[in-house]
Amino acid sequence: MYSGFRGHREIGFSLKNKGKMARRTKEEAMETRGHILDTAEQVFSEKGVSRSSLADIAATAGLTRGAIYWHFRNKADLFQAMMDRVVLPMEQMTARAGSADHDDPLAFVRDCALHVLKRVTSDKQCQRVFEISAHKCEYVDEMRQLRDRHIECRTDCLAQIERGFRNAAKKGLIAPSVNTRYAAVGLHALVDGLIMNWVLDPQYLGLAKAAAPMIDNYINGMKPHPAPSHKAAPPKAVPKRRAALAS
Amino acid sequence: MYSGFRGHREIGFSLKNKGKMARRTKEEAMETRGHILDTAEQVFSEKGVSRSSLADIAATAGLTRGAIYWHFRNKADLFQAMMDRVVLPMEQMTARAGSADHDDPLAFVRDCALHVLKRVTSDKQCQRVFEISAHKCEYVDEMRQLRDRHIECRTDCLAQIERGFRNAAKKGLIAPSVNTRYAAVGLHALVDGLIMNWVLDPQYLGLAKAAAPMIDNYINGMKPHPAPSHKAAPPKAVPKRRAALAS
DNA sequence: TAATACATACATTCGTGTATGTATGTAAAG
DNA sequence: CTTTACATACATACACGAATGTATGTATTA
Repeated sequence: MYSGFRGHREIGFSLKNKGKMARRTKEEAMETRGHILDTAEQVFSEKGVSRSSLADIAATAGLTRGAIYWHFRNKADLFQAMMDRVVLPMEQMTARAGSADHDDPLAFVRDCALHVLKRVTSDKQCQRVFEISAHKCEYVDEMRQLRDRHIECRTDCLAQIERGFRNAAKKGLIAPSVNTRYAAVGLHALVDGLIMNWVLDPQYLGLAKAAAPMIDNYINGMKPHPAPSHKAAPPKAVPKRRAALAS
Repeated sequence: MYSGFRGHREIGFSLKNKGKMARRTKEEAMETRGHILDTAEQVFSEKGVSRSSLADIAATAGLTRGAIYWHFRNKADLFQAMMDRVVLPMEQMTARAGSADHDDPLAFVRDCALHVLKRVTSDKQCQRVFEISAHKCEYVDEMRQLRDRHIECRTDCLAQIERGFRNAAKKGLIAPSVNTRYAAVGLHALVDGLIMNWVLDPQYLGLAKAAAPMIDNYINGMKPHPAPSHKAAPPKAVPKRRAALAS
């Protein structure tokens, strides 16, 4: 890397055509755009956003800055487009989370939390973008809108969770002593903290397997104690929804 | 700010003496050093680490880059010194957390978690440094050692928590079904997530008041259910340790 | 032929590191 | 008690690379 990069000459061949440069068809242009976004993801993840120059990204992509400036106005625009590929679908998912009132709101909230965690562990692109957003960029100036968006998204998310908890409380699924607001904030912080810590160093925890027992541990703590149902289970053991808890 | 800053001339008067510049006594020099660190904290917090130039910091401090380069080798060195003022005491606290085996290990872990949260909300400097570390810097290159240190600190912290939980399990203070490892990771993620989210926007939660009920909500979820003690409390209500949970 | 999809070249700004200047404190020598 | 010498604590000035934005060139393609 950086060999033969003297002065400010920009060299680069596109992936497919070598000699015959210039003008592709629209599909190829969109392919180039996606390739730039993929490369930006990679370079941002490796070097951090502020230390990644557009020349870095262009060179890694086998292009020149001209291509980037054609598709994006500047680095901030490129960054936002990169984030949108992951954040927009995420937000849509969150939006439809509180669509209908389910018969078991507690299980529904649980499934939502697990779904997000599973997504992060299984989707490489999602993982990289979360990593960048958490540890490889600074929430200032142009990126400040990302911060505002983050906060807005969190507010919505908290509202959905709390709503689910309140519904669960009405049905007697959780103990009346728990403050639904605090419980929602806590669950969100738990999931958020798990993601932030996992993307920081995925080796520290087998998150895919640990997710269910950990979320259950939290959710179960909110349930009314042995439940005034007909049968008192031996010492503990929650009715349904229980993954491997082997110690 | 930035008025009369043309070309690359560096102007600046120290806070106390105006005309007679140069050479102070050692105490005054150390005072200058601390002032630089305070200013760096402020500027980093406002503009982010990578977008803050040493000229920015010097100008804000009423000094020139010369002063900074006298006390610190470069920006990374200044940054690390700034972090150390907060992180070193933190690490010492964590280290002595698992000193002796307490009679109530669960309560001890609880108090540790609360202590950290209280500290963040009460200590402005701690709050700013956490904010910088979480949202205003990038964990790459020189800062990568900060990442490694963060991970190391987390590993120690997790070990202490898990140890406390295992001791509590031996004493029957928590249900035998809970996986102490996962429980420790969960508590850490909860506290970490709360801090990260709070420093991102302190208005979203009255953390000082919410801390205790939220931690209790988590800890109580681990306890053996109504406990096979003599008296079965009405519906719920945990024996001791319970702050305001009004809904 | 005109718009597209880039590559290339240029000008400018900004931040850093370092070299140097300078005045003060400090301590030993006289 | 001076004087001298040196280290300290900065301020100032300079040289350099790196990154950005834009203007321009060029070959396709529609």
